[in-house]
Amino acid sequence: MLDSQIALQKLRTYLKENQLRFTSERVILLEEIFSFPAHFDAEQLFIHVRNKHNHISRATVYRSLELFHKIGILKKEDLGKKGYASYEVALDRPHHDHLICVVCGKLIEFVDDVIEQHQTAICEKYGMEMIGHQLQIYGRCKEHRKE
Amino acid sequence: MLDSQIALQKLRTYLKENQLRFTSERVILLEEIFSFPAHFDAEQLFIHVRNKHNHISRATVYRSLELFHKIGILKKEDLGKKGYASYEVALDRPHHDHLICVVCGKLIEFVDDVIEQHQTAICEKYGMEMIGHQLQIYGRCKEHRKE
DNA sequence: TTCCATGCAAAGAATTTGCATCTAT
DNA sequence: ATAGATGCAAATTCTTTGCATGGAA
Repeated sequence: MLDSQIALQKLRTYLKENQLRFTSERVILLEEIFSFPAHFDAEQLFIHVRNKHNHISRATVYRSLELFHKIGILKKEDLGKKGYASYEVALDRPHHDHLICVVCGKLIEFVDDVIEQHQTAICEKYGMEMIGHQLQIYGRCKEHRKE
Repeated sequence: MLDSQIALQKLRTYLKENQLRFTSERVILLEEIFSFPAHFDAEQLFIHVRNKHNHISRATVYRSLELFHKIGILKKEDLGKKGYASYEVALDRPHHDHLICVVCGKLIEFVDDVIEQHQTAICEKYGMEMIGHQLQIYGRCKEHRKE
């Protein structure tokens, strides 16, 4: 099954369970998210969606992103400390962290099992129940390194 | 030598090298930062400094924090996605990462050498020149865990 | 028919900026 | 004397909210 279908299913289930409404705006936004680059922000989504559906407001975009995040369809992140939130689809993608070039903003995703394991161990050590984590490494990429 | 003295020295050197001014406001702010809890934000510093020095403006606080960060006296971080930046002194403290309780906001610092080493290895793998990194683990602390 | 969701504009929160004035060099 | 620095208030940027209206259940 496609991620977008799983997401739609998740949305439908969550809304039903909580007696919330399955609106066309929520469906449109969800569809657009899946026709999108991996990382995006509220404004990008708003601009993109406005092309086809110019009745959808910025407020609904923000409210829906929050909803999708709560349901677990989206991950919310602060990448590059730019003063706004980034989102990415959270489904069926192995957890990964980010390398960020401070010069050009290029994003490289990576996974490291040892780091993951150590995080789990650290939580246990401090009696913490882990919910999630974020690791960002800042640097200069191949094209912009100085040495 | 005390951290605060090292920081002052760093500031003095940087300003001279760049033909910038060594002002009383910058000295006051630097002093107050060292009489502060480890993690703070711009507003907290502003309020604190205003008690004794009520001519210092919010704008100068922001401008100075940016300066101190550029020099390397402060680290700037996004903790807990609260919509504002956190700062902490960057001198003479071993690098550490953060465990953050999503219920009460409690912050636990930790260091893990294996994680550090793997980060370096990952940068090499991708041809990246590492500048810094941030790792935040979100969860529920001992007092707030559910299981 | 009942509430939840939406659009709009206004409000908020954090941060930045324009400009006249001040001050370190 | 000459820029850079400051204070103030206004402007920006990203996000949230109040309220009247619209629409799923």
